[in-house]
Amino acid sequence: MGSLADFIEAYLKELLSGAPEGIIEIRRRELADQFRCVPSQINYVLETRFPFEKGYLIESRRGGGGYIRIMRLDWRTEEDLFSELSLLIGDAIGSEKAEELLVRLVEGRILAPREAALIRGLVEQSIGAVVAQQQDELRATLLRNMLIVTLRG
Amino acid sequence: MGSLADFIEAYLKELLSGAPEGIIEIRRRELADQFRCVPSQINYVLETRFPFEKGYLIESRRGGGGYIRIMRLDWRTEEDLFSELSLLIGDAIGSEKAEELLVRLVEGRILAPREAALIRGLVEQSIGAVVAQQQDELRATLLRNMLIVTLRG
DNA sequence: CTGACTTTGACCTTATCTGACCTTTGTCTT
DNA sequence: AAGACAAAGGTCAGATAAGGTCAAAGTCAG
Repeated sequence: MGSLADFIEAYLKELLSGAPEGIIEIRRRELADQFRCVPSQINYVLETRFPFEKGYLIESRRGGGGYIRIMRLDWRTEEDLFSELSLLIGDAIGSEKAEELLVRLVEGRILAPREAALIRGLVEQSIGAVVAQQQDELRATLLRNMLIVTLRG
Repeated sequence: MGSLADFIEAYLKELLSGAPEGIIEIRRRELADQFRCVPSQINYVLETRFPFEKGYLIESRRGGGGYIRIMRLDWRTEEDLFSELSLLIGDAIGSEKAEELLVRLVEGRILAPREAALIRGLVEQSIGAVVAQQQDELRATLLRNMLIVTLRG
């Protein structure tokens, strides 16, 4: 235990925990030098350890004065809920299943009725933009993302 | 972290925010001296940070007594905002345009930086679910929906 | 020994900065 | 009035400085 990626992850999380806004900025090259690895290793860590689904947002800029910014979205609920949600939603979900899930979340007081309505509206409206074949996949992605941002502070 | 261009941009925006009409005038040579750079660097900043799409107009005059005037275009009423938003977003929007719009909304104090980051993340993340061809359309739909929801509180 | 996770490196795209050279405008001289 | 000169600003190509992508190679637990 303790791959290089783990160390870099730990280091970044350490920095994040000391950042008042939950936002840090790094320079890829510097960090790579610090850990004696190639720069793309940093991207690997970001992709695997700080993805959107785990509650992080990444922004970056190239060119002179470039940087990578990592933002942590704060939790309002426990992590278990999210992993279960991801599991329930999966890669694709039909509208009936999605509706069932939303109802259950409202009943379980996880979502306020208004929030559920909002999410339902957003998801179903946005789905019109895509051909039928892909609708279930898109619904899954949207639903998951919306729930994550709604349930996070 | 911040490139020279970032500093000049910040300085000009500072000036602009203190200008009652949202209009300032500078002299290229002076500003370049102030930041110890070549004059053309100023043009670079103007082109990249204050283009029309981001809500600015530039006027200038050469020769003795020359100047560069920067004007910020504001959204005066909520109606302006919404109609221009739907105009700007349209049926399809590429990621660069979407980004410009979000930045402009933040600068115009219409969106908080975190809200913009969240919307950006949500939209771009969700887009992965569909084929490239449809991405611009989906981006437009999502962006419009999210902005409407966010701005209506 | 196999599949998932890591690590690396070659190649790509984008942003910034500078300097040489060009155009426009104002002013002064004759 | 014409021409010369000075004082601005404009353009563009090239050098430099980041970060991104992707596939191949390495590693390790089961």
